[in-house]
Amino acid sequence: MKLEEAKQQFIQAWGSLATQWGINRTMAQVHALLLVSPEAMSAEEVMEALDISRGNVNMNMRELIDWGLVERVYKQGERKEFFSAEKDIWKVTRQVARERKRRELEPVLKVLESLQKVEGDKKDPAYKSFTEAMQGIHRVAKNAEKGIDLLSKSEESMFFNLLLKILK
Amino acid sequence: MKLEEAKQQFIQAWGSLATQWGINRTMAQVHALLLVSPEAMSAEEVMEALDISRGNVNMNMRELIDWGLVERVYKQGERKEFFSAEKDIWKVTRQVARERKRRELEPVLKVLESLQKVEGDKKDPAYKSFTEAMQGIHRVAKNAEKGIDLLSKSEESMFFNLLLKILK
DNA sequence: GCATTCTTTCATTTTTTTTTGAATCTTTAG
DNA sequence: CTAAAGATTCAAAAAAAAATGAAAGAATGC
Repeated sequence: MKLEEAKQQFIQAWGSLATQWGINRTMAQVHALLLVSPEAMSAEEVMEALDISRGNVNMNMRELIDWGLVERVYKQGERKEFFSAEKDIWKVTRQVARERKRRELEPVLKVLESLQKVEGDKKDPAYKSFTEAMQGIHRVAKNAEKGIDLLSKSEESMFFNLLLKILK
Repeated sequence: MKLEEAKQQFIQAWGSLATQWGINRTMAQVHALLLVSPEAMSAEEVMEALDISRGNVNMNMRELIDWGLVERVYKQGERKEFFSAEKDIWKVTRQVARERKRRELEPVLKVLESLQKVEGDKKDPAYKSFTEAMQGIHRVAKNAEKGIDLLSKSEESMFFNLLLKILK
């Protein structure tokens, strides 16, 4: 397989993985493109490489920057902006985990806490079933939060070596 | 807050969380509805509760069964089918992790392995950047696989107590 | 066998998400 | 200050995903 073909395959694979995780396919493709590019790229280069419009590049790049996965790079003597992705995938993983915690897990925890306050009769099976479900979900979500906090702080070797020891 | 209102809020929250994770909102709402229902429900009851069509209930229920989150229940003397969701959220988490591993992680691992075989000059920065990226992603993905395997086999208390010890 | 009840399918419609590209805004060099 | 290069915005269009509902398919009991 040739390099260019492999890059294309990787970009496609990264894009489809992303859609399965609720992430815009194009955003993931831009990310993939930058991941395999040794140099920072301009908006124009990205437009050409992925055959998408200027506006699309701009919006998805903003989103990637917002997620903390891409940064703007200014080159000496160049007027335009360039973009570069964090290449260390463990760092990327931690960053995504942190963001998803902030954006999704924390709001859900708030809702779950407020839903514990429902009024009702403890003997009513509907009430019992509901409060038990909420408590169960809340407990698992709280534990997930701890897991993410651990992951967020760990070095890759640390984290997985520890899991490995547990596994043994 | 009244029970019915709380159930509705939970169903909505579960639905929006799901869309952020690339899962059909209605499928998640059906799941949420069954999670907070003490009794197994018929297709008709689900249709009414969520105000969706028969076909929609059928398709999403099939998908939930496929994910191993819901099962068919046959009641004595009743001709129609009923549906019931696994209530233990830790079991649900493990099941989802197993399925996502099978459906997403394993195919990606295959692609990443095949992409290591790209031909090229080790001094070419584009080649170097690409193979390094692939190796890095592959290593993290392999470790993620191990993590999922651990989670899949663990009791909730086990898993999180161990993480907790690591955290200290 | 056949009528009834219930389930499944899938072409069509509806809704949601994503993309485009022209207009506008910003920055910089001269 | 002004013109050009570049970046951003967002209404409209296109594409993708999800929902509907009528028709077809099973299962059941008489």
